[in-house]
Amino acid sequence: MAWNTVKQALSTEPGAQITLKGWVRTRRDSKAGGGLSFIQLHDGTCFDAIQVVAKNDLPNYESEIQRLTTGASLVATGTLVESKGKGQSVEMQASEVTVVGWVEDPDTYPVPQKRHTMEYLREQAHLRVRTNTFGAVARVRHTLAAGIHRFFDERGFNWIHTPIISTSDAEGAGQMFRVSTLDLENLPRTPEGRVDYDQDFFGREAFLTVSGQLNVETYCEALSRVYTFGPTFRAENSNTSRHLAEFWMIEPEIAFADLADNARLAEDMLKYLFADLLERRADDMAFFDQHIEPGVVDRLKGIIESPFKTVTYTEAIDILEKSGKKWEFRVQWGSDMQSEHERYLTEEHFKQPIHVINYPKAIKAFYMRLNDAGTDNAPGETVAAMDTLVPGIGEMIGGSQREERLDVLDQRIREMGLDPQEYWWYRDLRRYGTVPHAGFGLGFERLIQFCTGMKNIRDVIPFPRAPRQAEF
RNA sequence: UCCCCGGUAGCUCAAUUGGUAGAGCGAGCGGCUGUUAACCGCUAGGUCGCAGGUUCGAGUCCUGCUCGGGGAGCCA
Repeated sequence: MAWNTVKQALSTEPGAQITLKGWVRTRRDSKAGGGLSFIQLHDGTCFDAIQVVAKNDLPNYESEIQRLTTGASLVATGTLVESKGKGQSVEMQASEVTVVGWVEDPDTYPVPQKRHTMEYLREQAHLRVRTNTFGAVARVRHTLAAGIHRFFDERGFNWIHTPIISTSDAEGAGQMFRVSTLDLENLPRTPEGRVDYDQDFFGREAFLTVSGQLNVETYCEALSRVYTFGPTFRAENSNTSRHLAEFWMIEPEIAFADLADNARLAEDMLKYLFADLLERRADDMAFFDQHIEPGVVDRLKGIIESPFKTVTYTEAIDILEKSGKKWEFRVQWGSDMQSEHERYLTEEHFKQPIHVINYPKAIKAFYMRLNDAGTDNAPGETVAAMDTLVPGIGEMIGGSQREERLDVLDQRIREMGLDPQEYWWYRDLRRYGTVPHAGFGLGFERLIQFCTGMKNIRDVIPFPRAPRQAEF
């Protein structure tokens, strides 16, 4: 059966006969003209709700309409008219209102029309999307996801579905969740007394992936421009507003490319996404700007308009040392930058997103390309790594040019105490037609946080997974 | 995992030096109003996170546990 969305209705000329289906946000009654009710109806198709006016001549006015409460679902048919009241240009004059689903006890309905804390709503994850804030987050999340696919598609990238289950136990990005069908109460043992993974589902140890990068590199060296966009998993016991155990990551990989190409791609992508978001979801973004973080819209506009700044790690350390700031953690060439350092650089010193490139090799992963000696006049060896830092979030993107030289790669693997044999298929890429290539990883939820101003990452994913949190 | 802070009506919070609980919002009913963060009146609603302990007496003090928040580390 055909019906109209609230979004369509709000942009339709008065006079049209329409049918709307949705949920009641509020109901207000008036005694005027013998009695009428104003129902704010939303269906999630846009930020705004529409006002449905139901008069007392409807057969179920007293029996049903006057008993409607926040959260009830209904179908309303009527005429779109110019509103006689202030606050909206059009409204529906209902000729028929059918209640589809009641709220069984309005007194204990978890999300009545009142102010709620984010923490409380997090405990009502199945209902919180009915609120203005979480409806807006859901639409923005979708728009960014669709924008990502469109951005890459327009540039000839192929979306590669890298596996969720991984058998390499050292992708180098943190603790992994084990995937097993073994009976934990009765584990099979080897003669030496260790767990016998030969008898497990895959005949070996398996985990949920922490990154699709190694896999996607293989497709890069055949399709040239590829990316992954899917869930990744970290079993780190991290309890912060910026970490999830299950989060989505975007990882493009480009062949015949260096670190500068990589940085350009990251910048182009972010600018494209921000512009796309402001255009397609102006209504939701206006809400975030007004109620969640004043200034988000201008912040995104500012980024779209100005080129990103690139600084080397060595320069960044110099800036931090000369800042005159008292650091909780020592600033020293060779040490990884702490949150306070990253935030100072992007929020106070440069006041814009920046790429920090060429990090000391000791603090970065084995697959990052070793720079020539003397690069940046650095006091030690560096790799072609890149972190994109943004105000308010800190690190949003981490990437690198990959090491394409087999001998250098093998040496780096050994230096990290890893076994080259474990990476046999990854090494094959360097044995058969190797090419310079580069890529980066973008945490999708951090991107959403940045665009919306939402403070806690658990509020930008429908059902957050975090230590001791997997209720829904 | 570490450091701080908190857990009292459906929600957000009060409760003096320990003396058996209050408000606002929400909800229900009534009044008023083309209403829209409505307004006015009335009503209902609480094993004060859980388990011990101190005390004549514990929401209030002590211990353990648990849940939530902020920050840090790890990172995206």
